[in-house]
Amino acid sequence: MGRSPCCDEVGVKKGPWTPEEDEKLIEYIKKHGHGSWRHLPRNAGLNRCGKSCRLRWTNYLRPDIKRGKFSEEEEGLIIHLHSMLGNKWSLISTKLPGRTDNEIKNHWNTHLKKKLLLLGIDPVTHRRRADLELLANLPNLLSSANSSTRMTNSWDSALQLQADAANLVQVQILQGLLQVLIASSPNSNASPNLNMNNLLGSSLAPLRNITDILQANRQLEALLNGSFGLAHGSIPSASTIQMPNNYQALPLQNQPKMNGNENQQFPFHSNTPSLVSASPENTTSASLKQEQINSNEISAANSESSTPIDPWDALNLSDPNGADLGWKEILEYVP
DNA sequence: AAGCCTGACAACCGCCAGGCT
DNA sequence: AAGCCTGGCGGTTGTCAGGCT
Repeated sequence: MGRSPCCDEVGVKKGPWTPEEDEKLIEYIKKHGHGSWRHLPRNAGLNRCGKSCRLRWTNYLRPDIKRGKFSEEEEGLIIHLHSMLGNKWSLISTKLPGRTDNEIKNHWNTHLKKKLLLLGIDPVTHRRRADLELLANLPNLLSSANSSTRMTNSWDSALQLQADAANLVQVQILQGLLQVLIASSPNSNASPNLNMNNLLGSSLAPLRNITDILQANRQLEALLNGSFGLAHGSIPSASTIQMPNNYQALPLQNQPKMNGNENQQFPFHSNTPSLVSASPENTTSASLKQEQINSNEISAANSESSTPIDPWDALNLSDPNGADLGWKEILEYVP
């Protein structure tokens, strides 16, 4: 049995609140408290449903709400907490005084998600994006395809051949897709061959560091957006992206060895949290999450005396001079 | 100048959990 | 125990301002 919605009354006003309505709501709550939200509108002389009044109050009119731009520390904390909790905005908001869950949710959706995507990080899993995974694996795939011709006739090699064939098909599909996109791009005369070489050339020369990954990813995104020629001018090239002096590429965990080339590195994996097994949506109960936060997680993000067991310690959110590349530093490279 | 597009954010909607009767 | 009420939550949509063509 579903309950009747509180806002289905005919003639109840919806949409943006006027200053007069705000004034009425503030005055009423100042005098009487909100009490029952359901009955508040009638008592306060508002032609709104109670739910609308509650949202307006909690998300906008409450006196303790901090408005304005999010600081770097707040952004870092949001990313940190989101990696552990997923889209539990109300829980996240309890750790950012003065910020509402709605405000944090909006900021995530409009700013932080895009920043992470630009950095090649999946905002859901906080891990490398799958498309970058494919790009980073291109040299591996091509190399394995070459070496597969020297295989013996064992079952293992037969299976390897089958896997290699599948990989090669993937590569060919990707190349074909890119060629079609370049050919159909309105800016396709903007040195498409050069750009294609830049991108696919990376499949021959290993993607060694953050700048390679970023450039490859941005070129791919620009191609997929059908605006490569234009974007080529606006996207910073690998050489224009300055890394911090203390930047050091970190080994990629769980990454297969690249045919004896031990220099295959990607910085994000080690620097991004591994607390989430798959999707944050799969995290455990709210109480457990709260316990996680309340344990040393928050202080770990903001204190140098935190225990080193948390991978997020590497983020060093409160220490811009820290030895590791943290979110603050990473975010500086994103427009 | 006008129309279109995009980004930011306020507001709404539907669902759920917990308390009450 | 079952049904209802209320508040809370997360996802989605609507609105509007500013930039672009």
